[in-house]
Amino acid sequence: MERITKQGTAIMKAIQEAQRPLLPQEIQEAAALSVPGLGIATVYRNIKSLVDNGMLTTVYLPGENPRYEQSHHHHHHHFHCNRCDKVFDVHDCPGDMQQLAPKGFTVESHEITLYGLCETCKLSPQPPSA
Amino acid sequence: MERITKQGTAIMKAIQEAQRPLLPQEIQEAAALSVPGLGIATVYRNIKSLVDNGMLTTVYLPGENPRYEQSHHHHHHHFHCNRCDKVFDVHDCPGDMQQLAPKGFTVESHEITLYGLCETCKLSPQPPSA
DNA sequence: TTGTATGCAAAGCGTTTGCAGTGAT
DNA sequence: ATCACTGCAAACGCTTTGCATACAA
Repeated sequence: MERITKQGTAIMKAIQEAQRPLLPQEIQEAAALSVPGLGIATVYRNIKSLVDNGMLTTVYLPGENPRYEQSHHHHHHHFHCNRCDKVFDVHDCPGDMQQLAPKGFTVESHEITLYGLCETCKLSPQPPSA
Repeated sequence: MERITKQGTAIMKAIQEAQRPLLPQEIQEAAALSVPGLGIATVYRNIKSLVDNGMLTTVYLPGENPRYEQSHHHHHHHFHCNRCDKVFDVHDCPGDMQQLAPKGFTVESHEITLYGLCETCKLSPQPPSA
């Protein structure tokens, strides 16, 4: 990203406003509101640049395609709502996990994913729409 | 799986002997030792049957393709070695994670993945070969 | 004007599926 | 002799890449 384009601007804006990790497809849909015809390849290329620059962080959840969020630069985990499938940040951590590892193994890092119902889904009795 | 075939037998045997989650490709390589020419489609079809029957459990790790292991029927987590990329079972769990979730969210389950060095890699000063 | 960024379409990669032939029962 | 299972190749979904054009600087 050496040049400022309306596509790149719309993509960054979409991610900033979401405040939660988004899938490339969700980014495209949101950014396309301001830039109709935005191509998915452009979304992927912009994501790659932003990740390389450290602006974005890739969020990998078990069995799911990668999502992207603004880099936080602090250790945190994620919560996946079982009803709406949205992912939220969890700004807390139980700490060291060395105790869980088998004897002789050294733990360098860990990832935790929580699953359940987000507040919105808990409050709405209806099944999801999207 | 209604009929017993040498392919199916070799696939199940490969998984049982591994004692750790394997990728479809690893299963093919191991099973092909006893059944040369074993097709990858056959591996996938057998895996699917075994998962449906409850014989196998799918192991999803963040950002990786699914692995398969014999069903354990007890809650456990996984350890991914940063050097050899093999995955091992962790038969321990820190327990309830409700405390980590944001206010208003309900935690129903969780997944934990540990990363570090397995015992073998810790003891061998050499970089990995496979 | 120059050359990066875009959009489209083709290519990649892992996984699934259609089909004709193989082989377990 | 059946018909489920297998191997091969085409199809799929997501992501990446090639290429000619558009547009930021």
